[in-house]
Amino acid sequence: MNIKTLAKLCGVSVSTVSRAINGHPDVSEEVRRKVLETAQQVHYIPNDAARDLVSRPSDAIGLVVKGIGNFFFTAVIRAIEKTAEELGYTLVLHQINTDESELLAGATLARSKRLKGLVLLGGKCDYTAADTALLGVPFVCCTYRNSFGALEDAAYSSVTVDDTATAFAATDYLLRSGHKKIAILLPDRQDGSIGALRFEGYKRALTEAGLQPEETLIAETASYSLHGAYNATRRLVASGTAFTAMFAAADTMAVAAIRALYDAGVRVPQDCSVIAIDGISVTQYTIPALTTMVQPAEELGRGAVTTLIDLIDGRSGNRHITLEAVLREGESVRDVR
Amino acid sequence: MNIKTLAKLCGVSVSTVSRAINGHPDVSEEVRRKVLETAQQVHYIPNDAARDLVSRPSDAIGLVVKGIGNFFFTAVIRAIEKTAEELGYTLVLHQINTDESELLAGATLARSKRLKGLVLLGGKCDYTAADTALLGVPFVCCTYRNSFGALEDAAYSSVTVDDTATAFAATDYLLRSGHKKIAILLPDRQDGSIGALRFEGYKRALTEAGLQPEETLIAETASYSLHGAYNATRRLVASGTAFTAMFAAADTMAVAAIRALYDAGVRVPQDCSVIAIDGISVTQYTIPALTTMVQPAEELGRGAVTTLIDLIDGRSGNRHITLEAVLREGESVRDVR
DNA sequence: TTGAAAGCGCTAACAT
DNA sequence: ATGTTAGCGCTTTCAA
Repeated sequence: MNIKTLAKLCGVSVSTVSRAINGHPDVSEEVRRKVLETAQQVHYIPNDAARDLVSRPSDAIGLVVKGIGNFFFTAVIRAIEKTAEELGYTLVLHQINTDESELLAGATLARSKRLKGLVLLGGKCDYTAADTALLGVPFVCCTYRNSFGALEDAAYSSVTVDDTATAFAATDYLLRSGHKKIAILLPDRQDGSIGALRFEGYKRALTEAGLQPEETLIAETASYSLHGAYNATRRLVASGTAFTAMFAAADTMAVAAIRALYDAGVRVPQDCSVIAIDGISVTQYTIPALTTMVQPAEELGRGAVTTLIDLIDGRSGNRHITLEAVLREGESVRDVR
Repeated sequence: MNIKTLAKLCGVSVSTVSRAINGHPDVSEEVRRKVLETAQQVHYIPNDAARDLVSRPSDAIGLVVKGIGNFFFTAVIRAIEKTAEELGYTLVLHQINTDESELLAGATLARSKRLKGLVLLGGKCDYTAADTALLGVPFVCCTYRNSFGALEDAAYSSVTVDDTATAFAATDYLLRSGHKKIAILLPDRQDGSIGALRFEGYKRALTEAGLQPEETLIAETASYSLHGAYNATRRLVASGTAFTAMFAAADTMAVAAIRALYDAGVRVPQDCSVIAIDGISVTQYTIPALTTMVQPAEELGRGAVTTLIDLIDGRSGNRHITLEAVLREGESVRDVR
């Protein structure tokens, strides 16, 4: 069923049908009712492809999410959707795997959907100017910054927390609680991405406290999986290396780590303290409740969208918003001073 | 940048460019290289809308996910994506809120993306034949069945676990562990959906055991939120109604409930046992590990896609696959016999 | 091997 | 208030 057939069925022209369907004012009430009714009856649904092809870019922005299954992102996504809607924009969501290119996916999405701009949620930190030229529309990096690439600050926008500073704060909190042997649990210390930044913060905190980062206290898991975090923690304990605290790169990893410690007879927080970064909702309800650096998911999402729309409307140039992660004290860290 | 401009740039016709881009055989090697090279340079990306408009439906199937933030779904989605890819289909993912119509969203998606079929993940159980006619393509309901609608079995396909039977099994497990005062925690016992089915299973198990379902042991939360589950459980405990076990409609609700019990001084499983349905990965790692009826996420996803593709290829008619949820014994249920 | 041209379904001038 | 028509960017006959 297409607009032509529907027009014939109603005994009017295609433009009249188009007007009626799209709620334009210059259609008689009688005709409008008739068209709408018939459309309903014959299950007429406008073909978006044809619509997109002819009409001006709509007020639609795209969201490319890299890494399905990242629990932290769901809260950010919700905020992005909400803000976009409040500001009169439609959000087109697209998920990609961690091995796909968010730039290519974004460029394709922007073209095919005629988007006005893009929010990139989670991605690599190593773009070049040539890479981003691909996009063709304004874009905002959400939760990451181009720390390892050749891109100048003026050439893109971002909304993030300072990952290094947050990791520093987490580690520092453990140090100030009297811990000296602090293990770190993360996917990969040199992933050229967020993991690397958080590792840097951990290292710096130790160094500033006059401690040496120890190779044996670094547990890498290759991924953000629960399984990997559990096993890495078990191995760490089994290795016999002594530690009284652990910093996990993500809340979910911390949950698995706590369980691994528990299974190895190490009580949290009595025998070992655990801190993480993210602040997903479920870790408020676990036992023990997780002490973690809460990333402002709501603000990250809102900031990304408002920045993008300012960019689209030419109200401002590229900007970088840095937000603070705040400590949420749970029950997983013990003061040993 | 469009195909016309690119053609001009290369000094060939648009059709030649089209052939080169799409890998058709009848293009000289020289021209093909030139076109591909230029396309790269000028960041040419074909407009999908135009492409979709003119070409036959591609080998793409759509996935409409109702209820973002349902942790259980992420595992199913992964399986769906994987299976679709294995079988040579592209997956278009679309998320909608719980208050939106998956039928309308699916119909729109199918049209605009020229999809060959749809998987509906999570949805209402009360369609009519007129509703589904809207879709216009084969579809498979995943994780739910049309239990409350007027749709005949022959008119649609589904891949599910039997929710009533699973809830029955969960409740029965508590009964066989010697519990008599069993509370139930769920969003809404008459949501005309999965909640209602699970409530039915709970009720039936009690009745068959010669027990009367008690109004005061039914805690409704209106949503699947952690917060709601926590508060409802606190209220239940505060009401003074005695119970030694609780059946939660979802893993995440159980996590919040266990925390609520803990905060009220009720230990799990010593003072109160908890069982749930879902079997999401994280609840294997919580303390106590959750005893729950694990839904076969992988199989649900795989079954939905294979059924859909059989339908598309005309290899079979509508069918209904019922899978078994299996008990995963954790540490949250105590035998009191 | 290449080019010209006919649409795909729709919207938005421009006429009437 | 309604109809006519020119494209939107692309693929695909059909001719050359």
